[in-house]
Formats: sequence, C-alpha cells, structure tokens
Amino acid sequence: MVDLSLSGFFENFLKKNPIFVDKKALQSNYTPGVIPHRDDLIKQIAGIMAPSLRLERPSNLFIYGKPGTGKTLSIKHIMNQLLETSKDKNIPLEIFYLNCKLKRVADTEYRIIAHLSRCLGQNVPATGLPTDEVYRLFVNILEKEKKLVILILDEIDQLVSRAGDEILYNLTRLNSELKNVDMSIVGISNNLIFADHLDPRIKSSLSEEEVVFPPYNALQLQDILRERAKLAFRDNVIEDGVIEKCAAYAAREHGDARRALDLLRVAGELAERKNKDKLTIDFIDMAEEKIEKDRVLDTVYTQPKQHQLTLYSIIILNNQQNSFFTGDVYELYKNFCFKVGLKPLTQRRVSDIVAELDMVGLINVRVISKGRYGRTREITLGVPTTTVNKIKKILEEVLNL
DNA sequence: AGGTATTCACATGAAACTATTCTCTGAGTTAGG
DNA sequence: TAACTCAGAGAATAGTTTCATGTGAATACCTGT
Repeated sequence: MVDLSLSGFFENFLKKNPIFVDKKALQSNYTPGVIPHRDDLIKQIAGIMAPSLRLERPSNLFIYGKPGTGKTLSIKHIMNQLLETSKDKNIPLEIFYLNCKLKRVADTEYRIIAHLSRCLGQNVPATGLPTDEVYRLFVNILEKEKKLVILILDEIDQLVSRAGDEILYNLTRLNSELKNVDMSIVGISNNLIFADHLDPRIKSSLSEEEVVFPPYNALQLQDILRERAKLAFRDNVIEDGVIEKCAAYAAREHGDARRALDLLRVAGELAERKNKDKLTIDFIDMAEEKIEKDRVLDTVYTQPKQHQLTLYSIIILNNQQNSFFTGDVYELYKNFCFKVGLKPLTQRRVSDIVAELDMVGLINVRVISKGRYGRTREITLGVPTTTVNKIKKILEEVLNL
C-alpha cells in the first residue's frame, strides 16, 4: 500500500507544472551575466587593474562593503575579463583568488602560501614544514618566469583577526624582494572599519587605492531579483508584490542581495512543496522564518560539545530566572559536566565561550557593572522561544542528558 | 551633604602549555643479487 | 646493496590553562559644615 501511494506521489510531482525552471540562478554560487547597478564601481576597479595588461604593476587595492553588496561577484567578473584579454594578447598575467574565511584552506599565513604554491603546481604538505621554507618554495616557483601576479584576498578581515597582520606585511615585503615578478594585492573586507586597527605601514602600502561598495537600496534589489527570477521561475508564477516584499526585507538588513535571493529561493521551494503553482506573498514570511530557524539550529548543531553544554546551561537558567550572569552559568555548567562525564573547562575559557555564543547570535550579552557586586556579563537568549525548545531538545539528544 | 577610596566578580590580554597531525631524516632490517 | 620500516625530531595548529592586569559603579569611609 505504501509504495503504491508513494509512486503516485512521485508521478504527481513530475506531472505538475514546476515552479522553477532553473533554480541555480538563485543559488549563491551562481554567476550572472550582468551585474546591475555596479557599472561605475566595476569601471573604477577595471581602471585600477588595467595597467596589468601593459605589465605594469597595478596599485594595491582595498575593497570595502557589507555582505551581499556584490564585491566578490564584481571582482570575479573583472578577473575573468582580465584573464581573457591577457590570454588573447599573450600577457603573462596570473590572478589568484583566495577566500580567507575558508577554514583549513586559507586562514593562516602558512596555508595561504602553501595554497598559492599548490596553484602553481608545487606540492606542499599541510603541515611539517617551517613557514619560511614554504615561502622559499613559493618564491622559487614564482620566480621561474617573468610575470605579473594579482593576489585577491577575500574576507581579508577574517584572516587578520585570526592570524594577525604580519602576514600582510610579509606579503607586501615579499613583493619588493621578487625580481622577476610583480605582485599586487587586492583585499576585500566586509568590515568597514577593519583597516583602522591595522599597522599604519601596512595600511598605507596595502590601500593605495580604495573602493567602497555601498549597500543596495530596495529598488536596486528589486531589479536584481527580477533579473534572476526571470531565469529561475516559470513565467507568471510570481504574484504581484512578492519581489517588492523580498527586496524590502533584505533592504532592512543592510541591503544584502544574497539574502534577498535566498529568501526568494526558499519561498519558491516552500510553494513547490505545498503543490502551489503560484508564489504568493505569505511564502516570503514563511521563508524568512524558515531560513532563520535553519540557521540557528545548524549553528547549535555544529558547536563543539563544551559550547553546547554552556548553551544548555544558559537555556536552563533562562527558564528559571529572568536575569543571570557568567558566574551562574559557570556553576551550572560545571554540574552538567559532572553529570555528562566531561572535564570542566576553566572559568576563563567558559567566559570566552559565552562571548563566542554571543558572536554567532545564539545569545545576547551585555557587560554590566553591578557596582560593589562586581562586573560581569548579563546574558539573555537571542532566539525566539519556540526555537529555544527545539534547541533544548537537540542539545539533550546530542549530549544525552 | 559631598567627596574619595574600596571592593567585588568578573572582563580582557598575553603567554605558555598540550595534543594532534604531518614531514623529514637517519638507523636498523630485510630481501634479492 | 637497494628497498623498506620505524622511531624520533621538528613544525603548524587548535584549544586550553595560567598568570596578570583592567574596570565600572555601588558601597564604605571620611571630611568639613
């Protein structure tokens, strides 16, 4: 009986008119043919990069902009164009794009150099070599022939916060040591004030040129969404007002185009799952809720055990009293450690964990001074109550409490 | 009353330590000539 | 003698611990009126 109904289900699924034509167009790794509302910026950057085609070293460039403002997309676009032209004209130009956020790929000095060497065909072990040895290997293989290298470091702020700014210093210095090769560096940062606490020497040499990507406004977001929706959805699927609402939601969150596209895609998926052949406005709200919930549950799930236990203690405390502090959390946390058979960490560490949980947005934290009674963090949960219960369940399961 | 000093309970920083993963090297072992 | 095995040294890295210093305001303690 079961398989009968199921095969019917699948048949139905295939028979009905799909909402999507090409869902890829809404996914975050999709590279569109046109990048709306970024012409000026792209031209500006292209102008800065252009000397590379004459084998002159372009100025180092720094690009700022909030997430989802088209930085990466634009620079990749320019990069492809440059490479194409250089190939046509036989210009020895190489461009490396590195996303420094990627864990275990490009988030330390060693790894960046090792990765670059690998791109050049030099096999470098993941560990075991001294860093300067890796530098030597890199320089050796790089200097084999005369050429121009452009190094694009995406999310460079992550790199610096993780590994310090000596890397950048070394890279700029490396450039002056290279004989055969000219290298210029393009740094991309989500953080607008990132460069402020950089060593001034590094800052001045690195940001010879600066470009800022402003957030999209709601109208621009609408254009982007329409463009992509045309590719992704079947004609006449989207009800009036859907695009507008989607754009409005995302514009509220500092004009993040990626978010807007996600919202539209998830809304589409929800509509499809409900067997609807129209994408109506209320799916946007549902999508918003679902995205947020998925994000939260996913972060909870991927936290290390100690973090999970800390979070669990916070949830329990939150149920018992309406205001509590680091010390309370630590006491309860120790209890749970004992119950679960985990070795408790020091208060110092737990204090950092609390800060980390705040960073990922699971909790909200405020440093307050209670005068005579010390200075501590006041902790509140940063997720809606319905989700909290779900989190609690997950944690109890994962930690088998 | 008004002003200053204390004091609490952590926050925040820096350095040192630990465990793990990995390479490289050279000594010892083995198999084949 | 060449090929192989294996232990030990040395590196990078993530996650902690240890030690040290910082901090904001409620309270305790003065002081002169």
